[in-house]
Amino acid sequence: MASIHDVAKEAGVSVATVSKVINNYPDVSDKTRKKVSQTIKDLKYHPNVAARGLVKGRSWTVGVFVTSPFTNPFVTELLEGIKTALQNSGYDLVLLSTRFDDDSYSFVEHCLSRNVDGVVGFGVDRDDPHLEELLKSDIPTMFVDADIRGPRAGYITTENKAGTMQAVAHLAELGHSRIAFISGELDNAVGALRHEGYLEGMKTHKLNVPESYVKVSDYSMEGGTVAMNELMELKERPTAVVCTSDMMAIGAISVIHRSGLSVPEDISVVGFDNTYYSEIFSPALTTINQNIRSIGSHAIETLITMIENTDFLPPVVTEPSNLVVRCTTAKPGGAKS
Amino acid sequence: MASIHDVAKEAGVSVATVSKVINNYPDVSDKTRKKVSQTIKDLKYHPNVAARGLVKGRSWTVGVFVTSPFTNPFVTELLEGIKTALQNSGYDLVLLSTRFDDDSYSFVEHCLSRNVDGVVGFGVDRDDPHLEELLKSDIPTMFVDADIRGPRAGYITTENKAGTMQAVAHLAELGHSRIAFISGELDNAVGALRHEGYLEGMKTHKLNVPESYVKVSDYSMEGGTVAMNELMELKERPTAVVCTSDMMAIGAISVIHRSGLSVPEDISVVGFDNTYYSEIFSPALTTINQNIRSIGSHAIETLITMIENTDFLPPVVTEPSNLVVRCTTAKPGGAKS
DNA sequence: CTGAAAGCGCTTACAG
DNA sequence: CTGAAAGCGCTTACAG
Repeated sequence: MASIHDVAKEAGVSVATVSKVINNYPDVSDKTRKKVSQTIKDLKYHPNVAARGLVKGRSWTVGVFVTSPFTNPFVTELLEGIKTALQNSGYDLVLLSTRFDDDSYSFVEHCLSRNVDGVVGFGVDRDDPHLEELLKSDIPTMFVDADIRGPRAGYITTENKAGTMQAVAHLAELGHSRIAFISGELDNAVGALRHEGYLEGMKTHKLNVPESYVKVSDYSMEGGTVAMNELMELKERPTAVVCTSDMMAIGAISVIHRSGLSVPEDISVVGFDNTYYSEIFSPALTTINQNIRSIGSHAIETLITMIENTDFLPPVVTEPSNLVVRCTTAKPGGAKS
Repeated sequence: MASIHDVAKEAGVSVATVSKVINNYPDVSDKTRKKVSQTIKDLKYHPNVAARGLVKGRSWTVGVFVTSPFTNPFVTELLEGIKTALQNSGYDLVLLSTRFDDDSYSFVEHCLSRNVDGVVGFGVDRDDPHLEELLKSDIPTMFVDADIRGPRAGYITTENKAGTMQAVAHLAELGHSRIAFISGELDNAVGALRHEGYLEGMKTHKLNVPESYVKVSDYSMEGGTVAMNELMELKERPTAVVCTSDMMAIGAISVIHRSGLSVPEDISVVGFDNTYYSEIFSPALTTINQNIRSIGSHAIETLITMIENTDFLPPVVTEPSNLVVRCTTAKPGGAKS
């Protein structure tokens, strides 16, 4: 490929001048600028990003820190949002090939040797061994759905509490009183806030919450399966369940079906996320919508602002949520009505 | 971050020597090697990849060329396989932020300016405007599920014909004779081979193929919906349908359900891909399994071989396929039996 | 407005 | 076995 020297020679100027027109510096005469621009086109010259990065100390690259698999639909849609925001930003996404099984592996050092300008993290555990090091480094970072902050790290999340309250309200208004809650871990912001939303919703509607109605599990389909199995054992079985992910809801529904009952006739189920699959799953899921793509886009936009303004304080961004009613919720005993 | 100069000074050697131990050159005394290695650890030194890449003319980076959205489960699982293969390879994946809407955008030039060592492409159309340029460049490329070849480009795919024949055989053995085929475009290898498999399977079982039984559509859920709607109009409605993607199958099933019929009681449906969702969809899909993750891994492994051996001819790799029978196929009229 | 020169952090002949 | 020097393709004070 043509280098800046080739362009300089061809255009009859110095490499410094070529560099100036590439970078849109004002102190270049119109005539020179035109000639150089033309030569750049003729030679199909494109600056070598590595060389530029070497002197500027950056890479126009955003690294991703992810532990959950891509088959997770939340992750998938997030990536779509991220991709969109990156589109005309000048930044590319690099998927650091992490060897999390290797003890001596350091995610931060990987970022440093790749000169990554910023990191977007999701599916990150509070106690991830790489987290502390990342927060201590001064690599700008935006986390999604995790309330992790640092001098250079902010996060973006959804109105978790309000969304969950809406789901409870919806069920209560349908006439349910035995409403259970299948949740991910409670010891982080997302889990805690959804739990709060559930409790407050129940309280608002003066509904009783037996201890056995709150099941903590993980966000996968298997998590929903395990939790729902326990709920089915109860003598006072719930007539409705609020889950904190769509996958959990799908798992719960499969348990209900397997035991010969129907959704929503016998038990109503609400999911969380409104992923693509909540719509194509049969029956289509009633679920709490988060704007996943827009969360992904905002994460990137915010990150880029942080990268380009050292003094921009890492923000906490909250996106709205709302309930989407589809086919998995109905009045209690709907089958017979 | 510490540079090679810091290490050299601290260890009391030249940068050339440090470079030699980093790169495991043999001509370094044991004593020196030890001291330098220790200093590297002490200083937490990690080579700057951009600088190294600048002199070596490469980046230890693989670019991805993808036009289909990540929400496509085939793409998603492929990425998982790719991620796994990349794990200890020393290469990172870079998602080039493509601006395919911008006419002056050139994917190849983007690759060149990022110094990408190779490209893995999927969801690529034969007539993609960027394709010709990519094939002409000498960037090593592996395509997935597209029979695109070039001097430096090979591809990997599945036993498309054999897999489809198995599906037809399964249905024929169940007693079906009116078997329709919902396919993606026929003018590429994947589509053509599956079509051949269908025709040959039908012939083997001496089954008739009315022209109206072959519906060409696109691989999405919508594609399946449109095609199935047309099949439902037929006076001689098929009792079984082979689809060339799971998403198409899911779309077809939703149409069948909406018209008040049941799967598999009234109409049997077979998918293709055996994606994660074929299992959690209800009813669970009978589908032709392709080893998507292993396809992703092999694509990367092959690509790396191509990158590191200039004379390694771009291969064509074919992975096995097999039918996975689940709940969407049964004897014709199964409902009444 | 233009260009010579130093430098970013590496690798690689080459000389010793 | 070791190191001085040139060079990869850029940018940036700085001098003119």
